[in-house]
Amino acid sequence: MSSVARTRATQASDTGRSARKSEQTRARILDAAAYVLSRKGYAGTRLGDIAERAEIQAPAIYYYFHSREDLVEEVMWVGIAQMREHLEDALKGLSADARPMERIELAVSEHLTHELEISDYTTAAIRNAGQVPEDIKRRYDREAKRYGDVWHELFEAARKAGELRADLDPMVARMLVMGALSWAAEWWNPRRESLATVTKTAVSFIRNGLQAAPDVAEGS
Amino acid sequence: MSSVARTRATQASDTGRSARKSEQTRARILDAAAYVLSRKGYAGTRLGDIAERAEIQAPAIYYYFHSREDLVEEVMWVGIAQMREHLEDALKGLSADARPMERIELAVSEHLTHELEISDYTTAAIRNAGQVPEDIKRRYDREAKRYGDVWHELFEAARKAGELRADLDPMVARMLVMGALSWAAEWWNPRRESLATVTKTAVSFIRNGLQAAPDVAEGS
DNA sequence: GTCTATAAAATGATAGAC
DNA sequence: GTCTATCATTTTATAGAC
Repeated sequence: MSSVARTRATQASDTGRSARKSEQTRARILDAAAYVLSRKGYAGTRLGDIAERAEIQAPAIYYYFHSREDLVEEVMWVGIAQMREHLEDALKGLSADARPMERIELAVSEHLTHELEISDYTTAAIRNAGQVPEDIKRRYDREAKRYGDVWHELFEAARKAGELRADLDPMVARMLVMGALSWAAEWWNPRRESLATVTKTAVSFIRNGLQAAPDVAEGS
Repeated sequence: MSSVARTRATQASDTGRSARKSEQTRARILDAAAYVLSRKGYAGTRLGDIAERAEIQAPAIYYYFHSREDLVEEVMWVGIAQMREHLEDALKGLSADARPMERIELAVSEHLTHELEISDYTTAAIRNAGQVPEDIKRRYDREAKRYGDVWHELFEAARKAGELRADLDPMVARMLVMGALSWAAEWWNPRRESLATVTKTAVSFIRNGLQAAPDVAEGS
């Protein structure tokens, strides 16, 4: 659907002159690859299927990507990298005196919104992270760790502020939260429940699950 | 590691005489297939790799399974079927007057314990559910639905008893919980945190996330 | 930039010996 | 029950025309 992958797709041209169409084709290939990768898996991703969806012939892919591996690597990478950028931008928008739990709530809602918007990239990464070759995995893991670090800081701040219940192992709690969120792309059906319903329920469930105080009275 | 898959592995013999060794070989192939499938994905699962791990030659697989597809289908199927059996057995062990939330707590803990014990089958199913061919997916979905139904009833009972917070969409809350649990097999490292730490944190996080009353005072 | 033609490599499945 | 030998098919990647 949407043509994501601006992040790196841009470096295709060196002149910066009129590479518009070229960039578009590159982005179309990347989107097609995410689509196929999420549905067929790493080993099942055929260049022919990607080409068909991108409406080109398979060998044309080699004009934009050095190899099948390179293309897959970029799909895995770009999804999570953009997720982190999106989250960091959103957090910057919060007022400086926002409480740690407020920041976590925003992160939950922003993660879900973005994830479900680029769901092909999300499910491609989720389903294939444990199946891609070492080279690809290394680069993906590095990026996934950067994203995990953002969440780690959110949880650390909450813990220090005494907003995390004491009987929770912070690391385990964080992984449970991230799992609940990541998994949403696997089951969410927009025709069954709205995105708003999903985020509202997730925010409430997670806040109450983590929160030390049962229900602090503070409206404004 | 463990040789799971007794469920169907048993129907291999019709005489029931001395099929012990045969059953063992069949179970070894199934375990090996779960191992490879979880790491290489559906399309990347080579009969040669399965055979190597099962310590036989590839063509021997055809003595026990009609095709590569049949073998994969059984791996996908047996993991979730056993998970449901395990959960139903555990729930039967609860006293009849257990409160709905107590039943959910037991389900959380039993799901995690069993899932992490047969993690090859679990990750194989999770990672490949969206990637296998239609035939396999149909049968898997039917079994997954049966498992989901067990959880659905647990949540329905809690809702009717007023133990679920009103601002939660029950369906969404259930999927968030199941996602958090399913995902555990992807990140859990027994050398980093004990299984007890994981289940304890998960039970607490989920109970507080779902529970209507902030903290009802009732010890015994 | 994109296509057609093709070379080279890998794998599922069967045949048939033991 | 399990193995060796083999066929048919599929797919990545390159060469080279346009």
